[in-house]
Amino acid sequence: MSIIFSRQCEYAIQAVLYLALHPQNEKTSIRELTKVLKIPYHFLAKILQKLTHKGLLHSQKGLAGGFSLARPAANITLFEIIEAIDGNGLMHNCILGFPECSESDPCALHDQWLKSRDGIYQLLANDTINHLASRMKKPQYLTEILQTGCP
Amino acid sequence: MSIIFSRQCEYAIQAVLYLALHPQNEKTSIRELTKVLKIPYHFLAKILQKLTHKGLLHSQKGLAGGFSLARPAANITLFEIIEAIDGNGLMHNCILGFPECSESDPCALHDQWLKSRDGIYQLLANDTINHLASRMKKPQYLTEILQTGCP
DNA sequence: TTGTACTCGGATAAAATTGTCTTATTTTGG
DNA sequence: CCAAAATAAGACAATTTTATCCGAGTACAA
Repeated sequence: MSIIFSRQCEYAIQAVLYLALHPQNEKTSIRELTKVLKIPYHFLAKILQKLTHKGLLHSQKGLAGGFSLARPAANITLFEIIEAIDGNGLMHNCILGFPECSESDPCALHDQWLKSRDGIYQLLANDTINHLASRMKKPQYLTEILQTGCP
Repeated sequence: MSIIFSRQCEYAIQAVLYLALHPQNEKTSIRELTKVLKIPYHFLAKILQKLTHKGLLHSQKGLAGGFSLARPAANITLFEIIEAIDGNGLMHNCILGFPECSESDPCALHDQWLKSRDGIYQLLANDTINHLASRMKKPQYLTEILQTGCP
């Protein structure tokens, strides 16, 4: 489990990155995603549903159905995925957990954390999914694709 | 719950900061800490025990017992507290959750995350508890002390 | 010495997160 | 039309995190 995101969120990111490696009109089934990404089937299904409801993915029922990006990958940021799954706590919560921490009543780390947080935000919001996907040199699921020959 | 730390860790930080506001030879009871910081009694007790075992705190049993810093506050960093409670995942885990992510097999965010991570590390490791405590302008528990008059 | 106020540590409960199962519904192709 | 393969969705189980309880030990003071 990473520190910043929930596991759901990690799975969501991995799935979207995988979808971004395919043509937008191509459907990818949950089965394929879970097999390649090693994610529990029904857990991922729920995550994909959530992303669909938030408008990030498009789903198609029935034979030869599956999921695809609802928008071009050049138009989706990591931050959108995170916000869709984990909400916007990362940008709002006090790093020390003081509920009353705010601009007018800051904790001891408030200003410094703001800087680090903005750096993370830039990291997550300024890079689109297609850039990220193209930079994936050889994560596990890419090698898998190369081995089987069939995405 | 903050994003970066577990709740245990937040409580630990708050408690240590509170202790740092008192003379090092002065004992503070769990009861006082939980009352002022609004933390569940037995939960905090366990956290303080953990910090004691890690050598950050000193505990004194018996009547008029309590907890105090094991070292001068000028000698303790936030990062030590976090490491003691949450371990060192923050500095080691892949931000996207890929288990195989490493220098030689990096994920798409690896290098950029390293920069942000180091910024967070500087934030947590370069500032000592006494500096932090002195910067606490008026978090909840400080106003409480001022109101009751008795720390 | 004895009572009291405290920590210690194990057991347990509650809540949140993660993972599993089962049934329905939708779509396509034969 | 019907069977196969896919998503949709609710119920349930396991795990992890958070919180509570209780008996025991310890040190001080009257």
